[in-house]
Amino acid sequence: MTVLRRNMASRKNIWVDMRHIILYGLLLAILVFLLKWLQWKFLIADNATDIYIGLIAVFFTILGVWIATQLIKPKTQTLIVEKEVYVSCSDGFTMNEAELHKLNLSNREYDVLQLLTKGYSNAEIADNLCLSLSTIKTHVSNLLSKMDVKSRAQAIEKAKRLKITP
Amino acid sequence: MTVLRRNMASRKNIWVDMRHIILYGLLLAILVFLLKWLQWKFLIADNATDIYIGLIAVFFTILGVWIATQLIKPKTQTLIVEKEVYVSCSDGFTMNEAELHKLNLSNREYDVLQLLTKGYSNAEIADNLCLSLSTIKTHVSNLLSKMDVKSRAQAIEKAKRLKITP
DNA sequence: TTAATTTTCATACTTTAGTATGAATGCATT
DNA sequence: AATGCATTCATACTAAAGTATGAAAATTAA
Repeated sequence: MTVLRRNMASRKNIWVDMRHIILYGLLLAILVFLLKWLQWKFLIADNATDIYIGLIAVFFTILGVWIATQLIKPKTQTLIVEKEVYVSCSDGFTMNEAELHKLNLSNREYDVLQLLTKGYSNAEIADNLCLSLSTIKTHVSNLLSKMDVKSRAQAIEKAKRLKITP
Repeated sequence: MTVLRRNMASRKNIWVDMRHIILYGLLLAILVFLLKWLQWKFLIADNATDIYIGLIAVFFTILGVWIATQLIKPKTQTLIVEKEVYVSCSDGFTMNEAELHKLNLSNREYDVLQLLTKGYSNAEIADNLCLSLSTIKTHVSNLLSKMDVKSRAQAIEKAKRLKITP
C-alpha cells in the first residue's frame, strides 16, 4: 500500500497578491475617518469612552479574525485513493490444503494420486515408486474410495477441480 | 478507482473546551484594568487619543487573529492513498483454440473428449450422447491416436494442460 | 455425381483397471 | 504388550478400457 501526499493548494500566496494589503489599508483609513467624525459629532464625554473603546475592540477583533481566515486559507489538502490492481494469474495453481485434508489420504496414497493425475498407468506408477503392481492397485482402490469416485478418470477430474494436484 | 475523502481533524472542537473561553475573559479583564490604569496615569490628552486607539486596535487585531487561528485550526485534510486490491481470476479457463485445432479432431470426437475429461466412463458417454458403446469406443480410440496418448487418463491430463477442455 | 470424410455400429480380442480378501511388516500410541 | 494404522504384497476375479477389423449410412467437397 503506497501513500501519496500531494499539496492540493491551488490558491496563490495572498502576500503576493497586494489587493489584500490595499483593502486592509482602506479599512483602516475609513475607520479613522469614522472615529474622527464620531469625535466631533458627540464631543465624547468621559463616561462614553468605555463604549467607544468597546466598539473599537469589537471591530478590530472581527478584523483580526477576518485577516486570520485570509491567511490560513491556503491549506494543504491530501487525498485518500483506493486503486484496484489486477494481478494476472500466470498458472493459477494454489494448493487447496483444506480439501486435501478432508480426504484424509495417507502419504503414500497422495504420492500415488499425484502420479495418477499426471496420466500414469498403474504399471508406470509402480515403476516410478519402485513398488509392485499389486500395491499400486491397493492404493488406487483405497484412493478411489476415499475420494468417493468410481474410476481414475473421475479421480483426475476431481483432484484438478478441487486443486489438490497441479 | 474509488476515492475516499476523510476528515483528518483530530482536534476536538475548542468551544467544548471551556479553558479558551476563560482565557479570553481573563485577557479582556486584564486589558480593561490596563486601560483604566493608563487613563488615570497619563490623564489622556486629546492628541494622545489617537495613539491610545491605535494601541487598542493593534491589540484586538492580534487577539482576533489568535482567536481565529484557534477556531480554524481543525482544518480538513484529505489524503491520497493508493490501495492495491488484488483481483484473482475466478477459474481462469481460456480456451486454447490453437492447440485444439492442431489435434484435428472431428466434432463428434470433441464431444466425446469433453465428456471424457469430466470423468465419464464409455458407457456414460454412450448414454449421454445416445450412442452405442461400440461407437464411443471407436471415437475414444481414434481420439487417443490423434492426441498421441495411450489412455483416457493421459487424454484428460493433456486436455486440461493444453486448456482445450474446462 | 463421385470421392472423401464423418459418423455410426458390431464383433472379437487383449490389456488395463478395479474389487475383494488375506496376510506380513513396521511404527506409533495407549 | 496390545492396539490401531500405514504400507507392502499376493491371488483371484470382475469390469472396463482399448485395439483391430469390417461395414453401412450420412455428410461434405470436388
